[in-house]
Amino acid sequence: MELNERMKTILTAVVHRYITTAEPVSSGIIAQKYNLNLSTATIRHEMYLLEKNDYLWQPHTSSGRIPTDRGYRFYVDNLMVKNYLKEKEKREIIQIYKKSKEFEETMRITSQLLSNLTNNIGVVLAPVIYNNIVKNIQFVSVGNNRILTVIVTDTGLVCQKIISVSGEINTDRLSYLSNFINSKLAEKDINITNLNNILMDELDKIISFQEKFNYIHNFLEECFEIGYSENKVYLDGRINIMKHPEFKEIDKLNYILSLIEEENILAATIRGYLGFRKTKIIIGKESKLKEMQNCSLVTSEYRIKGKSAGAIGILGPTRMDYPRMVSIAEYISDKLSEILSEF
Amino acid sequence: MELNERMKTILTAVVHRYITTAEPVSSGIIAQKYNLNLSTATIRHEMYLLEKNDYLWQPHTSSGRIPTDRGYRFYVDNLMVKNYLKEKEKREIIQIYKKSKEFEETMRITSQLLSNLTNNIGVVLAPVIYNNIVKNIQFVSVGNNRILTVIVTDTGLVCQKIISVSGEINTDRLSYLSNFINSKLAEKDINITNLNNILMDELDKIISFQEKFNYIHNFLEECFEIGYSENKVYLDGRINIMKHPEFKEIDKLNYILSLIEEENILAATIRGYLGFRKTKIIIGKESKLKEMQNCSLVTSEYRIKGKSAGAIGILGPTRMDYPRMVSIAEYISDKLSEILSEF
DNA sequence: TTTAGCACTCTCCCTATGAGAGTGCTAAAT
DNA sequence: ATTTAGCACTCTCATAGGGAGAGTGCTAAA
Repeated sequence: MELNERMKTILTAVVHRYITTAEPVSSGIIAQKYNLNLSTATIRHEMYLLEKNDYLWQPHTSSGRIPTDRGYRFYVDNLMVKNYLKEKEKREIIQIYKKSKEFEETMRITSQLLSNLTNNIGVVLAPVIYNNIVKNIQFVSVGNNRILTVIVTDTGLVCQKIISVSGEINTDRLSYLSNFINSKLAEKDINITNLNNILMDELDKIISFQEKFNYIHNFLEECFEIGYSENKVYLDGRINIMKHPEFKEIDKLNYILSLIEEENILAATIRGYLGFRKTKIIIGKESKLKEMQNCSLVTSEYRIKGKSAGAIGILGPTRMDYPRMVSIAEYISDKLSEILSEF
Repeated sequence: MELNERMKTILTAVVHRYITTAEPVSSGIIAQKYNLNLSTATIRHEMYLLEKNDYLWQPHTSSGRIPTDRGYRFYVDNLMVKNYLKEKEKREIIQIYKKSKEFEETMRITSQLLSNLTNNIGVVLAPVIYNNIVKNIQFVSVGNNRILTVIVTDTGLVCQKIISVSGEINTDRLSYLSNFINSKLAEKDINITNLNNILMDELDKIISFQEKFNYIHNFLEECFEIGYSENKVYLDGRINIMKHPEFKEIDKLNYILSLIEEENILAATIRGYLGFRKTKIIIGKESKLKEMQNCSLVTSEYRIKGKSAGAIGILGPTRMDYPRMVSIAEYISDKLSEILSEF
């Protein structure tokens, strides 16, 4: 069924009203607060039709209406008007970002910003690096048979990992290795994902007659695992969700808290929605995760030097101010892209 | 007032019973489950005295008794019997630790172990390094005018920080710097706290006529800030606390959740209790933090190569199984000390 | 000093009741 | 053909009352 203009207006009104009050919306309130010049009876009738088509629902027979997931979806796709941030807010955000010169801190600040601006949970996925081209590899001996491997990629990201080796690797051999590797890197664009295979092949050719230490193999294999490791998640604003009336009941709170506890699951979910469009909105049951039934997630991708790197997310109740969430997500992800590209 | 033996027995019984059931303990239950060969009336009388002395309290006139903070404190100091872990549990813990070869992962595993074993919140403070002696400093150029500074300490800890420099620092100059610094380090034991001052003095002597680049100063100052930075906190088991009936009411949950949200505050609190005794127990209002009113905290120090390094903590409701919490905290901190000393 | 007995208190659960909010439906008005 | 006024109906929520049950405090007897 196609919604007529009046139904769209009423659906929009219900969504807006419900987002601000968290109470079921009655026909009377709509007639009173949104000047549609219609009687409550007429509005009631339209609401009845909207309910029949699964855009609205009632908690009980004689109560007002609440948008369904489908109602929110229709609103988000067809009715909502972007609500750009005020200049003042933008300036404040820039100001806060200026405090940080470090990568880690920038990530932390981003998740804090998200949670503070939205009163929801802010999530930031650290940049993925497996598609980055390796510019440079260096080895630093840090004692006790441990080597710190430092990989620098084309987008300027630095990955570090400490590797324990069984035997002793002396400095000469390490610098020989790093010179060799870096000379190979200069010849072609190797990304972190296939770094391992390509370099191993090359190494095999020379190591076979140069020296027979197996542990160099193992050592390098460990080094190059860097790219595969799960990426860090920065999460802030857990208490924010307790402010929302929908989580007053301990069971619903439990659901969302268990979602947050398992940061990896949340991260994988967000990562799963990456690509295609910059910003995505996942509403309630649209997610396969049962813990997300009562939640919506707004994600937005960020880029480093034009290359897709990671994503930020806003997690809150389905009853969220979508226009504002989207504006914030997009503004923050743009700013983050800029900042990380400058590093 | 001095407690007589019978009062101690009854207090112990009340604590044990309340810890397992979370319900006010009646005189009847004590008479029935703990064979004291006393009538309920006698027990009732003793409980009345215990209440008068603030070891027990009643939620309302005609209900059973609950231990007060003071009651728990007396129990913990005088009555409780350590409850060592079973060999099987110890083996499982060792098994889990074996999976990890990395520092970060070891920390994460520790907080997970704490939360899983105790059904409470597990906290691990990363080692502090300001009192460590600096063995070695190395600089790695990572492009875009950024230098990765790596400091290795006597206890084998590795601190890293990426510094942005305004001008370009070439490789020769960097290696000159690091050679110079490391030669100075070899002469005396310098810990991270006074690293800055001592080295700056030395540098001033030579830099003044060698070269006049101010940014080297700034650069080094930034490098040596590593030691002062707040230490990381690893936290696990947030949902665990929702299982406890004392947090069924959303307000009390709010308190403790806000405590967890501010990891730094929790970390500072734990750090404040460090020293003197290996293991400490803080019960309810004994803490100055109002968020901790309904919680207890068990902390235990760990060491790296004999040197006090950090602490682990268990955070849960005041109604916790103290003997078990203490045993777990001590066992885990010992194991962690061993593992980190081997790194 | 300990205990049996009993009145008393408080919670918890169930039920009833009435007010209030909001709907669905129908018949009249536009 | 739409829209609206009117009204009966439904459901929630807050309040009060009453009875059962748990547990205490007190007193007098053992």
